[in-house]
Amino acid sequence: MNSFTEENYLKAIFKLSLGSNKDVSTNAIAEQLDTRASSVTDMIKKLSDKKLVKHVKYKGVSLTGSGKKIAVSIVRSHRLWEVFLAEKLHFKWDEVHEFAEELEHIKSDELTERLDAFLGFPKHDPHGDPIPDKEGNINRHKDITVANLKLNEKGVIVGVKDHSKSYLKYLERLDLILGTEIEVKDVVDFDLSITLSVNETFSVSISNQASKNLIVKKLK
Amino acid sequence: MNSFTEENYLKAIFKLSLGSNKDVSTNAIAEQLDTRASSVTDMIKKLSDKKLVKHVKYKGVSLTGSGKKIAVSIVRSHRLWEVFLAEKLHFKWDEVHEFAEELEHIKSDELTERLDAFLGFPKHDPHGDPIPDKEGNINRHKDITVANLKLNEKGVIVGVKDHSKSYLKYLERLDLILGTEIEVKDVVDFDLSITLSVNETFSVSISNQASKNLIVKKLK
DNA sequence: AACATTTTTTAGACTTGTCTAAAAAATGTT
DNA sequence: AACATTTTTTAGACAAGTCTAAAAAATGTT
Ligand SMILES: [Mn+2]
Ligand SMILES: [Mn+2]
Ligand SMILES: [Mn+2]
Ligand SMILES: [Mn+2]
Repeated sequence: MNSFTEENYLKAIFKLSLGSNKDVSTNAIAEQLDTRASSVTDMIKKLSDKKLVKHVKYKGVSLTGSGKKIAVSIVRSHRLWEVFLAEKLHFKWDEVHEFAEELEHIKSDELTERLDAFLGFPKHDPHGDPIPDKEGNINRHKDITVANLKLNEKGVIVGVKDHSKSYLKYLERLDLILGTEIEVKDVVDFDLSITLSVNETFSVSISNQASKNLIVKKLK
Repeated sequence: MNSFTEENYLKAIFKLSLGSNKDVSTNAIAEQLDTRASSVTDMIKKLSDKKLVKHVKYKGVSLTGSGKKIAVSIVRSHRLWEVFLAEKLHFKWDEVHEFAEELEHIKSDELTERLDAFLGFPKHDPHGDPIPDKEGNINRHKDITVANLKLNEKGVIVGVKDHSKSYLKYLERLDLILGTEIEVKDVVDFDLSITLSVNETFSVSISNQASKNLIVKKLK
Protein backbone atom coordinates (compact mmCIF):
# COMPACT_ATOMS: atom_id res chain seq x y z
CA MET A 1 0.00 0.00 0.00
CA ASN A 2 1.08 3.57 -0.65
CA SER A 3 0.79 6.42 1.81
CA PHE A 4 -1.28 9.54 1.16
CA THR A 5 1.98 11.38 0.62
CA GLU A 6 3.24 8.94 -1.99
CA GLU A 7 -0.09 9.16 -3.78
CA ASN A 8 0.08 12.93 -3.82
CA TYR A 9 3.54 12.83 -5.40
CA LEU A 10 2.32 10.42 -8.09
CA LYS A 11 -0.65 12.67 -8.81
CA ALA A 12 1.59 15.74 -9.01
CA ILE A 13 3.95 14.05 -11.44
CA PHE A 14 1.00 12.90 -13.50
CA LYS A 15 -0.44 16.42 -13.72
CA LEU A 16 2.91 17.91 -14.63
CA SER A 17 3.48 15.38 -17.41
CA LEU A 18 0.14 16.11 -19.10
CA GLY A 19 0.59 17.61 -22.51
CA SER A 20 4.35 17.63 -22.88
CA ASN A 21 6.08 14.26 -22.80
CA LYS A 22 9.27 15.60 -21.27
CA ASP A 23 10.46 14.40 -17.89
CA VAL A 24 9.24 16.32 -14.86
CA SER A 25 11.75 18.40 -12.91
CA THR A 26 12.35 18.22 -9.18
CA ASN A 27 11.60 21.92 -8.76
CA ALA A 28 8.29 21.65 -10.61
CA ILE A 29 7.13 18.93 -8.25
CA ALA A 30 8.32 20.90 -5.25
CA GLU A 31 6.31 23.91 -6.36
CA GLN A 32 3.21 21.86 -7.16
CA LEU A 33 3.22 20.25 -3.70
CA ASP A 34 4.44 23.34 -1.84
CA THR A 35 7.47 21.55 -0.46
CA ARG A 36 11.26 21.69 -0.87
CA ALA A 37 13.34 20.23 -3.67
CA SER A 38 15.31 18.13 -1.20
CA SER A 39 12.13 16.52 0.07
CA VAL A 40 11.16 15.75 -3.51
CA THR A 41 14.49 14.07 -4.18
CA ASP A 42 13.99 11.87 -1.14
CA MET A 43 10.50 10.83 -2.18
CA ILE A 44 11.54 10.21 -5.78
CA LYS A 45 14.11 7.77 -4.46
CA LYS A 46 11.38 5.94 -2.59
CA LEU A 47 8.97 5.85 -5.51
CA SER A 48 11.80 4.75 -7.76
CA ASP A 49 12.60 1.83 -5.44
CA LYS A 50 8.94 0.87 -5.68
CA LYS A 51 9.15 1.05 -9.49
CA LEU A 52 6.42 3.67 -9.63
CA VAL A 53 8.63 6.28 -11.32
CA LYS A 54 11.68 6.23 -13.54
CA HIS A 55 14.41 8.59 -12.45
CA VAL A 56 17.71 9.59 -13.99
CA LYS A 57 19.76 11.63 -11.55
CA TYR A 58 19.84 15.34 -12.37
CA LYS A 59 17.66 14.68 -15.40
CA GLY A 60 14.07 14.29 -14.27
CA VAL A 61 11.35 11.86 -13.46
CA SER A 62 8.49 10.10 -15.26
CA LEU A 63 5.78 7.67 -14.20
CA THR A 64 6.09 3.97 -14.95
CA GLY A 65 3.03 2.03 -16.09
CA SER A 66 2.01 1.07 -12.58
CA GLY A 67 2.73 4.56 -11.27
CA LYS A 68 0.51 6.06 -13.92
CA LYS A 69 -2.25 3.58 -13.18
CA ILE A 70 -2.30 4.61 -9.54
CA ALA A 71 -2.24 8.31 -10.42
CA VAL A 72 -5.15 8.00 -12.84
CA SER A 73 -7.24 6.00 -10.40
CA ILE A 74 -6.78 8.76 -7.83
CA VAL A 75 -7.80 11.39 -10.36
CA ARG A 76 -10.85 9.29 -11.18
CA SER A 77 -11.82 8.98 -7.54
CA HIS A 78 -11.15 12.70 -6.94
CA ARG A 79 -13.42 13.80 -9.74
CA LEU A 80 -16.21 11.39 -8.86
CA TRP A 81 -16.21 12.70 -5.28
CA GLU A 82 -16.34 16.25 -6.66
CA VAL A 83 -19.45 15.30 -8.61
CA PHE A 84 -20.97 13.81 -5.47
CA LEU A 85 -20.21 16.90 -3.40
CA ALA A 86 -21.60 19.26 -6.03
CA GLU A 87 -24.65 17.34 -7.20
CA LYS A 88 -25.74 15.53 -4.07
CA LEU A 89 -24.52 17.76 -1.25
CA HIS A 90 -24.93 21.01 -3.21
CA PHE A 91 -21.48 22.40 -2.57
CA LYS A 92 -20.38 25.13 -4.99
CA TRP A 93 -17.76 24.37 -7.64
CA ASP A 94 -15.15 26.38 -5.75
CA GLU A 95 -15.74 24.34 -2.57
CA VAL A 96 -15.52 20.73 -3.74
CA HIS A 97 -11.82 20.43 -4.49
CA GLU A 98 -10.50 20.57 -0.91
CA PHE A 99 -12.78 17.80 0.30
CA ALA A 100 -11.99 15.69 -2.75
CA GLU A 101 -8.28 16.02 -1.98
CA GLU A 102 -8.96 13.93 1.12
CA LEU A 103 -11.69 11.64 -0.17
CA GLU A 104 -9.59 10.57 -3.17
CA HIS A 105 -7.22 8.67 -0.89
CA ILE A 106 -9.86 6.31 0.44
CA LYS A 107 -8.68 3.67 -1.93
CA SER A 108 -10.96 0.90 -2.91
CA ASP A 109 -11.86 0.04 -6.46
CA GLU A 110 -15.18 -1.27 -5.23
CA LEU A 111 -16.02 2.04 -3.56
CA THR A 112 -15.10 4.02 -6.65
CA GLU A 113 -17.18 1.83 -8.95
CA ARG A 114 -20.21 2.02 -6.67
CA LEU A 115 -19.88 5.77 -6.41
CA ASP A 116 -19.64 5.98 -10.19
CA ALA A 117 -22.83 3.94 -10.58
CA PHE A 118 -24.64 5.92 -7.89
CA LEU A 119 -23.82 9.16 -9.72
CA GLY A 120 -25.01 7.74 -13.04
CA PHE A 121 -21.57 7.34 -14.65
CA PRO A 122 -20.81 11.05 -15.12
CA LYS A 123 -18.34 11.97 -17.85
CA HIS A 124 -17.12 15.25 -16.36
CA ASP A 125 -16.53 16.74 -12.93
CA PRO A 126 -17.99 20.09 -11.78
CA HIS A 127 -15.13 21.94 -13.47
CA GLY A 128 -15.63 20.21 -16.79
CA ASP A 129 -12.59 17.98 -16.35
CA PRO A 130 -13.04 14.51 -17.82
CA ILE A 131 -13.47 11.56 -15.47
CA PRO A 132 -11.13 8.70 -16.44
CA ASP A 133 -12.97 5.43 -16.99
CA LYS A 134 -12.33 2.23 -15.04
CA GLU A 135 -9.51 1.30 -17.43
CA GLY A 136 -7.86 4.70 -17.03
CA ASN A 137 -8.74 6.16 -20.41
CA ILE A 138 -9.22 9.91 -20.39
CA ASN A 139 -11.10 11.91 -23.00
CA ARG A 140 -9.42 15.28 -22.83
CA HIS A 141 -11.38 18.02 -24.56
CA LYS A 142 -9.24 20.13 -26.84
CA ASP A 143 -8.21 23.41 -25.32
CA ILE A 144 -10.07 26.02 -27.29
CA THR A 145 -10.57 28.98 -24.99
CA VAL A 146 -12.69 32.09 -25.24
CA ALA A 147 -9.46 33.92 -26.08
CA ASN A 148 -9.19 31.81 -29.24
CA LEU A 149 -12.61 32.82 -30.50
CA LYS A 150 -12.86 35.47 -33.20
CA LEU A 151 -15.34 38.32 -33.34
CA ASN A 152 -18.94 37.10 -33.59
CA GLU A 153 -18.00 33.48 -32.96
CA LYS A 154 -20.11 31.51 -30.51
CA GLY A 155 -19.24 28.84 -27.97
CA VAL A 156 -20.48 26.83 -24.98
CA ILE A 157 -18.46 26.85 -21.79
CA VAL A 158 -17.17 23.34 -21.12
CA GLY A 159 -14.31 23.82 -18.65
CA VAL A 160 -11.67 25.93 -16.93
CA LYS A 161 -7.88 25.86 -17.05
CA ASP A 162 -7.44 27.78 -13.81
CA HIS A 163 -9.06 26.02 -10.85
CA SER A 164 -8.42 28.69 -8.22
CA LYS A 165 -11.21 29.60 -5.85
CA SER A 166 -11.05 33.27 -6.85
CA TYR A 167 -11.40 32.51 -10.55
CA LEU A 168 -14.26 30.06 -10.01
CA LYS A 169 -16.13 32.47 -7.75
CA TYR A 170 -15.60 35.27 -10.24
CA LEU A 171 -16.99 33.19 -13.09
CA GLU A 172 -20.00 32.15 -11.04
CA ARG A 173 -20.76 35.76 -10.23
CA LEU A 174 -20.86 36.51 -13.96
CA ASP A 175 -22.97 33.42 -14.68
CA LEU A 176 -20.13 32.02 -16.76
CA ILE A 177 -20.78 28.48 -15.62
CA LEU A 178 -20.62 25.16 -17.47
CA GLY A 179 -23.12 24.98 -20.30
CA THR A 180 -23.45 28.71 -20.72
CA GLU A 181 -23.59 29.94 -24.32
CA ILE A 182 -21.47 32.94 -25.17
CA GLU A 183 -20.76 35.07 -28.24
CA VAL A 184 -17.79 37.37 -28.81
CA LYS A 185 -19.12 40.88 -29.36
CA ASP A 186 -15.96 42.91 -29.11
CA VAL A 187 -12.19 42.40 -28.81
CA VAL A 188 -10.05 45.30 -27.63
CA ASP A 189 -6.75 45.05 -29.49
CA PHE A 190 -4.93 47.08 -26.83
CA ASP A 191 -5.21 44.53 -23.97
CA LEU A 192 -7.14 41.72 -25.69
CA SER A 193 -10.05 42.11 -23.28
CA ILE A 194 -13.27 40.68 -24.69
CA THR A 195 -16.91 41.62 -24.44
CA LEU A 196 -19.22 38.63 -24.42
CA SER A 197 -22.90 38.22 -24.83
CA VAL A 198 -23.98 35.65 -22.24
CA ASN A 199 -26.91 33.34 -22.99
CA GLU A 200 -28.12 36.05 -25.38
CA THR A 201 -29.38 37.92 -22.34
CA PHE A 202 -26.68 40.30 -21.16
CA SER A 203 -23.15 41.48 -21.90
CA VAL A 204 -20.01 41.29 -19.86
CA SER A 205 -16.40 42.26 -20.45
CA ILE A 206 -13.54 40.05 -19.26
CA SER A 207 -9.75 40.37 -19.36
CA ASN A 208 -7.44 38.30 -21.55
CA GLN A 209 -6.25 36.56 -18.38
CA ALA A 210 -9.83 35.49 -17.71
CA SER A 211 -10.72 34.56 -21.29
CA LYS A 212 -7.71 32.36 -21.92
CA ASN A 213 -8.59 30.15 -18.94
CA LEU A 214 -12.16 29.55 -20.03
CA ILE A 215 -12.49 26.46 -22.24
CA VAL A 216 -15.28 26.43 -24.83
CA LYS A 217 -16.69 24.20 -27.50
CA LYS A 218 -17.05 26.30 -30.63
CA LEU A 219 -20.57 26.54 -32.03
CA LYS A 220 -21.10 26.78 -35.78
CA MET B 1 -6.14 20.59 14.25
CA ASN B 2 -5.81 17.04 15.48
CA SER B 3 -4.21 14.21 13.56
CA PHE B 4 -6.07 11.05 12.55
CA THR B 5 -4.16 9.27 15.29
CA GLU B 6 -5.17 11.71 17.99
CA GLU B 7 -8.78 11.43 16.85
CA ASN B 8 -8.64 7.65 17.04
CA TYR B 9 -7.36 7.81 20.60
CA LEU B 10 -10.17 10.17 21.60
CA LYS B 11 -12.72 7.89 19.97
CA ALA B 12 -11.26 4.83 21.73
CA ILE B 13 -11.37 6.54 25.13
CA PHE B 14 -14.93 7.64 24.43
CA LYS B 15 -16.03 4.11 23.59
CA LEU B 16 -14.32 2.64 26.63
CA SER B 17 -15.96 5.16 28.96
CA LEU B 18 -19.48 4.38 27.73
CA GLY B 19 -21.60 2.84 30.45
CA SER B 20 -19.24 2.88 33.40
CA ASN B 21 -18.03 6.28 34.57
CA LYS B 22 -14.69 5.00 35.80
CA ASP B 23 -11.45 6.25 34.29
CA VAL B 24 -10.09 4.34 31.31
CA SER B 25 -6.90 2.30 31.76
CA THR B 26 -3.81 2.53 29.59
CA ASN B 27 -3.98 -1.18 28.80
CA ALA B 28 -7.61 -0.98 27.72
CA ILE B 29 -6.78 1.75 25.21
CA ALA B 30 -3.76 -0.19 23.98
CA GLU B 31 -5.91 -3.24 23.33
CA GLN B 32 -8.69 -1.25 21.65
CA LEU B 33 -6.22 0.38 19.27
CA ASP B 34 -3.97 -2.64 18.85
CA THR B 35 -0.91 -0.80 20.05
CA ARG B 36 1.44 -0.87 23.05
CA ALA B 37 0.87 0.59 26.50
CA SER B 38 3.97 2.76 26.16
CA SER B 39 2.61 4.32 22.98
CA VAL B 40 -0.63 5.05 24.77
CA THR B 41 1.18 6.77 27.63
CA ASP B 42 2.96 8.98 25.12
CA MET B 43 -0.24 9.95 23.35
CA ILE B 44 -2.09 10.57 26.60
CA LYS B 45 0.61 13.05 27.51
CA LYS B 46 0.02 14.86 24.25
CA LEU B 47 -3.76 14.88 24.54
CA SER B 48 -3.41 16.01 28.12
CA ASP B 49 -1.24 18.95 27.07
CA LYS B 50 -3.99 19.86 24.61
CA LYS B 51 -6.56 19.64 27.42
CA LEU B 52 -8.52 16.97 25.58
CA VAL B 53 -8.14 14.38 28.35
CA LYS B 54 -7.62 14.49 32.08
CA HIS B 55 -4.89 12.17 33.29
CA VAL B 56 -3.68 11.21 36.77
CA LYS B 57 -0.47 9.22 36.55
CA TYR B 58 -0.95 5.50 37.17
CA LYS B 59 -4.67 6.09 37.72
CA GLY B 60 -6.34 6.44 34.36
CA VAL B 61 -7.69 8.87 31.83
CA SER B 62 -11.01 10.54 31.03
CA LEU B 63 -12.17 12.93 28.32
CA THR B 64 -12.57 16.63 29.04
CA GLY B 65 -15.53 18.53 27.64
CA SER B 66 -13.74 19.49 24.47
CA GLY B 67 -12.25 16.01 24.06
CA LYS B 68 -15.68 14.47 24.34
CA LYS B 69 -17.11 16.94 21.85
CA ILE B 70 -14.52 15.92 19.27
CA ALA B 71 -15.06 12.21 19.94
CA VAL B 72 -18.83 12.47 19.54
CA SER B 73 -18.55 14.46 16.34
CA ILE B 74 -16.36 11.73 14.88
CA VAL B 75 -18.85 9.07 15.92
CA ARG B 76 -21.60 11.15 14.30
CA SER B 77 -19.67 11.46 11.07
CA HIS B 78 -18.74 7.74 11.14
CA ARG B 79 -22.33 6.61 11.48
CA LEU B 80 -23.65 8.99 8.86
CA TRP B 81 -21.08 7.72 6.38
CA GLU B 82 -22.12 4.17 7.23
CA VAL B 83 -25.71 5.06 6.36
CA PHE B 84 -24.53 6.57 3.09
CA LEU B 85 -22.49 3.49 2.19
CA ALA B 86 -25.32 1.10 3.03
CA GLU B 87 -28.31 3.01 1.67
CA LYS B 88 -26.85 4.81 -1.31
CA LEU B 89 -23.96 2.60 -2.39
CA HIS B 90 -25.64 -0.65 -1.32
CA PHE B 91 -22.75 -2.03 0.72
CA LYS B 92 -23.68 -4.72 3.20
CA TRP B 93 -23.77 -3.98 6.91
CA ASP B 94 -20.57 -5.95 7.46
CA GLU B 95 -18.72 -3.90 4.82
CA VAL B 96 -19.43 -0.30 5.80
CA HIS B 97 -17.38 0.03 8.97
CA GLU B 98 -13.90 -0.09 7.42
CA PHE B 99 -14.64 2.67 4.94
CA ALA B 100 -16.29 4.77 7.62
CA GLU B 101 -13.14 4.47 9.74
CA GLU B 102 -11.42 6.56 7.09
CA LEU B 103 -14.27 8.83 6.04
CA GLU B 104 -14.97 9.92 9.63
CA HIS B 105 -11.70 11.84 9.73
CA ILE B 106 -12.62 14.18 6.91
CA LYS B 107 -13.51 16.81 9.40
CA SER B 108 -15.82 19.58 8.41
CA ASP B 109 -19.00 20.40 10.26
CA GLU B 110 -20.44 21.69 7.01
CA LEU B 111 -19.80 18.38 5.25
CA THR B 112 -21.36 16.39 8.08
CA GLU B 113 -24.47 18.57 8.20
CA ARG B 114 -24.97 18.36 4.43
CA LEU B 115 -24.50 14.61 4.48
CA ASP B 116 -27.05 14.37 7.31
CA ALA B 117 -29.57 16.39 5.30
CA PHE B 118 -28.89 14.41 2.12
CA LEU B 119 -29.60 11.17 4.00
CA GLY B 120 -32.82 12.57 5.46
CA PHE B 121 -31.57 12.98 9.05
CA PRO B 122 -31.34 9.29 9.92
CA LYS B 123 -31.58 8.39 13.62
CA HIS B 124 -29.62 5.11 13.44
CA ASP B 125 -26.76 3.63 11.49
CA PRO B 126 -26.91 0.28 9.63
CA HIS B 127 -26.11 -1.57 12.88
CA GLY B 128 -28.86 0.15 14.82
CA ASP B 129 -26.45 2.41 16.68
CA PRO B 130 -27.85 5.87 17.39
CA ILE B 131 -26.47 8.82 15.43
CA PRO B 132 -25.57 11.70 17.78
CA ASP B 133 -27.28 14.95 16.85
CA LYS B 134 -25.46 18.16 15.94
CA GLU B 135 -25.23 19.10 19.63
CA GLY B 136 -23.74 15.73 20.53
CA ASN B 137 -26.78 14.23 22.26
CA ILE B 138 -27.05 10.47 21.91
CA ASN B 139 -30.22 8.44 22.38
CA ARG B 140 -28.90 5.08 23.48
CA HIS B 141 -31.48 2.32 23.28
CA LYS B 142 -31.61 0.21 26.40
CA ASP B 143 -29.78 -3.04 26.09
CA ILE B 144 -32.47 -5.70 26.12
CA THR B 145 -31.17 -8.66 24.17
CA VAL B 146 -32.78 -11.78 22.82
CA ALA B 147 -31.13 -13.60 25.72
CA ASN B 148 -33.22 -11.51 28.12
CA LEU B 149 -36.52 -12.54 26.54
CA LYS B 150 -38.60 -15.20 28.24
CA LEU B 151 -40.41 -18.05 26.55
CA ASN B 152 -43.12 -16.85 24.15
CA GLU B 153 -42.03 -13.21 24.39
CA LYS B 154 -41.76 -11.23 21.15
CA GLY B 155 -39.33 -8.55 20.03
CA VAL B 156 -38.06 -6.53 17.06
CA ILE B 157 -34.37 -6.53 16.28
CA VAL B 158 -33.00 -3.01 16.75
CA GLY B 159 -29.25 -3.46 17.07
CA VAL B 160 -26.17 -5.55 17.76
CA LYS B 161 -23.61 -5.46 20.57
CA ASP B 162 -20.96 -7.36 18.63
CA HIS B 163 -19.97 -5.59 15.41
CA SER B 164 -17.63 -8.24 14.04
CA LYS B 165 -17.86 -9.15 10.37
CA SER B 166 -18.44 -12.81 11.18
CA TYR B 167 -21.35 -12.11 13.51
CA LEU B 168 -22.97 -9.65 11.09
CA LYS B 169 -22.65 -12.05 8.17
CA TYR B 170 -24.04 -14.89 10.28
CA LEU B 171 -27.07 -12.83 11.26
CA GLU B 172 -27.71 -11.77 7.69
CA ARG B 173 -27.63 -15.37 6.56
CA LEU B 174 -30.38 -16.16 9.09
CA ASP B 175 -32.38 -13.07 8.09
CA LEU B 176 -31.91 -11.69 11.57
CA ILE B 177 -31.55 -8.14 10.32
CA LEU B 178 -32.79 -4.82 11.73
CA GLY B 179 -36.57 -4.66 11.90
CA THR B 180 -37.07 -8.39 11.95
CA GLU B 181 -39.77 -9.64 14.35
CA ILE B 182 -38.86 -12.65 16.46
CA GLU B 183 -40.56 -14.78 19.13
CA VAL B 184 -38.87 -17.08 21.63
CA LYS B 185 -40.18 -20.60 21.05
CA ASP B 186 -37.79 -22.60 23.17
CA VAL B 187 -34.95 -22.10 25.65
CA VAL B 188 -32.61 -25.00 26.36
CA ASP B 189 -31.64 -24.74 30.02
CA PHE B 190 -28.45 -26.75 29.47
CA ASP B 191 -26.62 -24.20 27.28
CA LEU B 192 -29.20 -21.37 27.10
CA SER B 193 -29.50 -21.76 23.34
CA ILE B 194 -32.75 -20.34 22.02
CA THR B 195 -35.11 -21.30 19.22
CA LEU B 196 -36.71 -18.31 17.54
CA SER B 197 -39.59 -17.92 15.20
CA VAL B 198 -38.49 -15.34 12.62
CA ASN B 199 -41.09 -13.04 11.04
CA GLU B 200 -43.65 -15.77 11.84
CA THR B 201 -42.32 -17.64 8.81
CA PHE B 202 -39.60 -19.99 9.93
CA SER B 203 -37.64 -21.14 12.96
CA VAL B 204 -33.99 -20.95 13.81
CA SER B 205 -31.89 -21.91 16.79
CA ILE B 206 -29.05 -19.70 18.04
CA SER B 207 -26.48 -20.00 20.81
CA ASN B 208 -26.44 -17.93 23.99
CA GLN B 209 -23.34 -16.19 22.64
CA ALA B 210 -25.37 -15.12 19.61
CA SER B 211 -28.56 -14.21 21.47
CA LYS B 212 -26.94 -11.99 24.07
CA ASN B 213 -25.43 -9.79 21.37
CA LEU B 214 -28.71 -9.18 19.57
CA ILE B 215 -30.53 -6.12 20.88
CA VAL B 216 -34.33 -6.10 20.67
CA LYS B 217 -37.26 -3.90 21.53
CA LYS B 218 -39.73 -6.00 23.44
CA LEU B 219 -43.19 -6.28 21.88
CA LYS B 220 -46.26 -6.55 24.08
C1' DA C 1 36.90 27.57 -22.50
C1' DA C 2 36.17 29.92 -18.21
C1' DC C 3 33.14 31.79 -15.06
C1' DA C 4 28.44 32.59 -13.07
C1' DT C 5 23.93 31.05 -12.11
C1' DT C 6 20.46 27.67 -11.49
C1' DT C 7 19.02 23.08 -10.42
C1' DT C 8 19.50 18.90 -8.07
C1' DT C 9 21.35 16.01 -4.68
C1' DT C 10 23.49 14.94 -0.17
C1' DA C 11 24.29 15.43 4.79
C1' DG C 12 22.48 16.00 9.00
C1' DA C 13 18.75 17.40 11.98
C1' DC C 14 13.79 17.55 13.63
C1' DT C 15 8.77 15.84 14.45
C1' DT C 16 5.25 12.30 14.90
C1' DG C 17 4.03 8.04 16.29
C1' DT C 18 5.72 3.70 17.12
C1' DC C 19 8.49 -0.04 19.51
C1' DT C 20 11.41 -2.89 23.24
C1' DA C 21 13.45 -3.16 27.59
C1' DA C 22 13.77 -1.67 32.07
C1' DA C 23 12.23 1.01 36.15
C1' DA C 24 8.53 2.56 39.16
C1' DA C 25 4.08 2.32 41.08
C1' DA C 26 -0.08 -0.10 42.17
C1' DT C 27 -2.43 -4.18 43.34
C1' DG C 28 -2.93 -8.99 45.06
C1' DT C 29 -1.61 -12.78 48.18
C1' DT C 30 -0.01 -14.96 52.02
C1' DA D 1 3.74 -6.38 56.58
C1' DA D 2 6.46 -8.70 53.06
C1' DC D 3 6.73 -10.60 48.72
C1' DA D 4 4.93 -11.52 43.95
C1' DT D 5 2.47 -10.06 40.06
C1' DT D 6 0.42 -6.75 37.10
C1' DT D 7 0.07 -2.19 35.28
C1' DT D 8 2.00 2.02 33.96
C1' DT D 9 5.65 5.00 32.92
C1' DT D 10 10.36 6.18 31.34
C1' DA D 11 14.44 5.76 28.46
C1' DG D 12 16.23 5.18 24.24
C1' DA D 13 15.76 3.72 19.46
C1' DC D 14 13.56 3.62 14.78
C1' DA D 15 10.82 4.87 10.27
C1' DA D 16 8.46 8.39 7.53
C1' DG D 17 8.51 12.73 5.85
C1' DT D 18 10.12 17.19 6.28
C1' DC D 19 13.60 21.03 6.65
C1' DT D 20 18.22 24.00 6.12
C1' DA D 21 22.77 24.33 4.57
C1' DA D 22 26.23 22.85 1.66
C1' DA D 23 28.17 20.14 -2.23
C1' DA D 24 27.78 18.52 -6.98
C1' DA D 25 26.06 18.70 -11.52
C1' DA D 26 23.91 21.06 -15.28
C1' DT D 27 23.04 25.09 -17.85
C1' DG D 28 23.82 29.91 -19.45
C1' DT D 29 26.94 33.75 -20.71
C1' DT D 30 30.80 35.99 -22.20
MN1 LIG E 1 -10.20 19.06 -7.90
MN1 LIG F 1 -12.19 19.18 -10.69
MN1 LIG G 1 -18.71 1.36 12.49
MN1 LIG H 1 -22.10 1.20 13.01
